[in-house]
Amino acid sequence: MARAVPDTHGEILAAAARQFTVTGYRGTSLQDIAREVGCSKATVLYHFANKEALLAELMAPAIDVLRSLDDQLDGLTGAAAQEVAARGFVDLAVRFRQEIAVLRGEFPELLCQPAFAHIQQISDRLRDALAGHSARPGAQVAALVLLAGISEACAAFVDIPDDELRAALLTLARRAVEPVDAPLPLPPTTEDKDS
Amino acid sequence: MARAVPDTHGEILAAAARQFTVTGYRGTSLQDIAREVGCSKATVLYHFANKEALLAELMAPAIDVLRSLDDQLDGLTGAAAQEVAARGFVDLAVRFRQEIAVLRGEFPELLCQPAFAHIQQISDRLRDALAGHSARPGAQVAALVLLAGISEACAAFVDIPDDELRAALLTLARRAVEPVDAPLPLPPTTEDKDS
DNA sequence: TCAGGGTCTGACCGATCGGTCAGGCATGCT
DNA sequence: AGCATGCCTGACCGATCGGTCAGACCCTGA
Repeated sequence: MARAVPDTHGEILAAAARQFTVTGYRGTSLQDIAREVGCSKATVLYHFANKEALLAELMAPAIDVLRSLDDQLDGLTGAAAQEVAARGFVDLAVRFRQEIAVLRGEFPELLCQPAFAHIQQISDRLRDALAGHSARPGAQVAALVLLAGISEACAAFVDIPDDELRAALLTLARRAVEPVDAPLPLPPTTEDKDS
Repeated sequence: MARAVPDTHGEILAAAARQFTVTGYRGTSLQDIAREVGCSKATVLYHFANKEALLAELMAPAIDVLRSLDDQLDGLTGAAAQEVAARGFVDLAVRFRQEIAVLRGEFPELLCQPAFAHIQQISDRLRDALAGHSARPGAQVAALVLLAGISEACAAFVDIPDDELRAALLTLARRAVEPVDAPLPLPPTTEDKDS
């Protein structure tokens, strides 16, 4: 109980996270955050240099994990890259559900801010890995659908427990990823549809 | 060449569509649209009651198609519902790529506007159909991932030709949808309609 | 007792937003 | 000529945004 100190900094951070997930980054004003915390807008700007710095601090842990995933992907190819990318991103997305929800939709604009300059490249590499580094449009499309869809699902299904959501997403990802030229060919038995 | 009439209304609509796809609905001001058209902001508001009306007119065709898809889904169950939902939504998303890109991300907030009050229910039903009306979390998660991912992909892959993107998405959707316990093993009855 | 630093605030700023309004201008009808 | 109508505009409005600033209010250590 050494917490006689109010820890306004943390309260602002938590309130911002909640508001951002509901109304988005742009749609949330510093006034809104201050109101939820019960302080003045000036107090928010005393603890954080500006609105962007607030967002950056909120995202820092998730970005660290994303970056380490990017490192793990380095050098991997084919099905191995796909598996690591799928498992790593599903883990990340489920774990940082709230952060993902914050970025949701405002991704392109938010990436323009200097604090997130490199995220675009990382997510591009992640998509490429999930596509098994195949340039085929089908593979790239499938990878992007998965990345965007998983993000959205994590933000939407707030009531599903973490492990259940993770299992469902991982199963889906393995099923949906475009199979890269695998040594074991699909049995020709499957009735083929149109080419 | 009978176009001596400037057709300012249409030009505003086109400019708004372009701007919305790039900077989003909220991120685009009436001033921005007016500047691109080469008229004043007051002119924009002369042709459209307000900003929301502009968006509504922009979205009307896509919403009509979405509503007709919702009608087609009525009564279908299981794998049949999944197939119709997948093909219908992929068609819609590819055809209205620009409109999808406009809604991207701002979906939740935009839905709150009275002009789109019913869209949320329709998209919920669409998701349910894509899940084969199964309540299993895996099925619902897969359906939402697909809907959100397909939307994002259509907005992102602007350089891929329509039919190629449609084929890739449809293949992916059929592969990714959670297989529902099919009583009838995919009857070859439905002769593919292709126009 | 006083000084000083950390915390917090009300008042204020310039910019921008969506939207209003009175009026200008061209055209066509009577 | 006179008038009505459709199209368009500059000037303006209130609200809200992110951000600044001088100062008030603690608490602590000398």
